[in-house]
Amino acid sequence: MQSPDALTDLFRAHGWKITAQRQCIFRALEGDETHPSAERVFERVRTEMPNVSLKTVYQTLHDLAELGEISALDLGTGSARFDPNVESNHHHVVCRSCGKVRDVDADFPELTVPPGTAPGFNVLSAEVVFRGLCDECQ
Amino acid sequence: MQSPDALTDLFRAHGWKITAQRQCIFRALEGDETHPSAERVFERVRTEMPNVSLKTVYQTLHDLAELGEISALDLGTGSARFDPNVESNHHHVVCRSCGKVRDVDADFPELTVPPGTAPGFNVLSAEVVFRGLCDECQ
DNA sequence: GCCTGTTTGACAACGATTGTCAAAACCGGG
DNA sequence: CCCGGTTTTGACAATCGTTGTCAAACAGGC
Repeated sequence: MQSPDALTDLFRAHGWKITAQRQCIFRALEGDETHPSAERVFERVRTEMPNVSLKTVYQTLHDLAELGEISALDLGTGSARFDPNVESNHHHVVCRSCGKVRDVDADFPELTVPPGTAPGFNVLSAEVVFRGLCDECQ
Repeated sequence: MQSPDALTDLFRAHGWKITAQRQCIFRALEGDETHPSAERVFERVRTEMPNVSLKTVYQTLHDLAELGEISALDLGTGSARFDPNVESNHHHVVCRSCGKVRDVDADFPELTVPPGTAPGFNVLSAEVVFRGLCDECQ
């Protein structure tokens, strides 16, 4: 994800209006490596702007995902998780107990479907999810 | 997953009662490689027993998962998918368009978290999800 | 500053799943 | 074979995460 200022320009370039709420969401996401849920982003934004609606947060997260500035992950934790790290090719480790998510900066080039095992499928990507227990939950 | 008869014995051994509905669900799952959702199992069971409730299907699927006879998968398709194949270590390929799921019978022994990339995590498993388009959706 | 169209945010709706609870079914004992 | 005590069933409502609705408020260009 780019800086809040760059995102502001990007939104403007798409003809989308710049609102204080959106910029606040940009700032809340900047440098966040905790893979927050929409609800979590909502809470953080609310500390600065107490009357932002959850809908606005969802909308903006969706907009950012559409622009490719963040990615929305379904990691089986019950809610979607948002990841501002879209530059580096990476995978994820998820805590089975508390749902904590961290990046796993590794590439697995050998990760391909053996010929014949997925007949008819045109495979486009491979995601690895490591599961275990985080330091606090062990 | 074992045969419906073996599952019947297993349920009895756990002191759980044997009902026509449960046995019908056993039969519906036996040999099913389509990774059906609960709703899909429900539909199939309904063709034989028109007044089974969705709750019963969810309950029985949960019971079977607790016994380790099937596994519940969250593959980002919106609903949980159930897999009677728990004997072989395998992964999955998911159609981005229609949500079709197929097994990928491959083991990736080199799939480990590089040291230092997940500090504090005790990693217990690794799942690979391949995504792409199935024959019907291309 | 004003006008137009977009965004906001309170509210209800949605799909997947789970809780509630009376009525019905299972199984062991007679 | 039947009965009683649990367990299960299934209609219904509730829950959670997320999205739709729509009037009121706002951003940005004139």
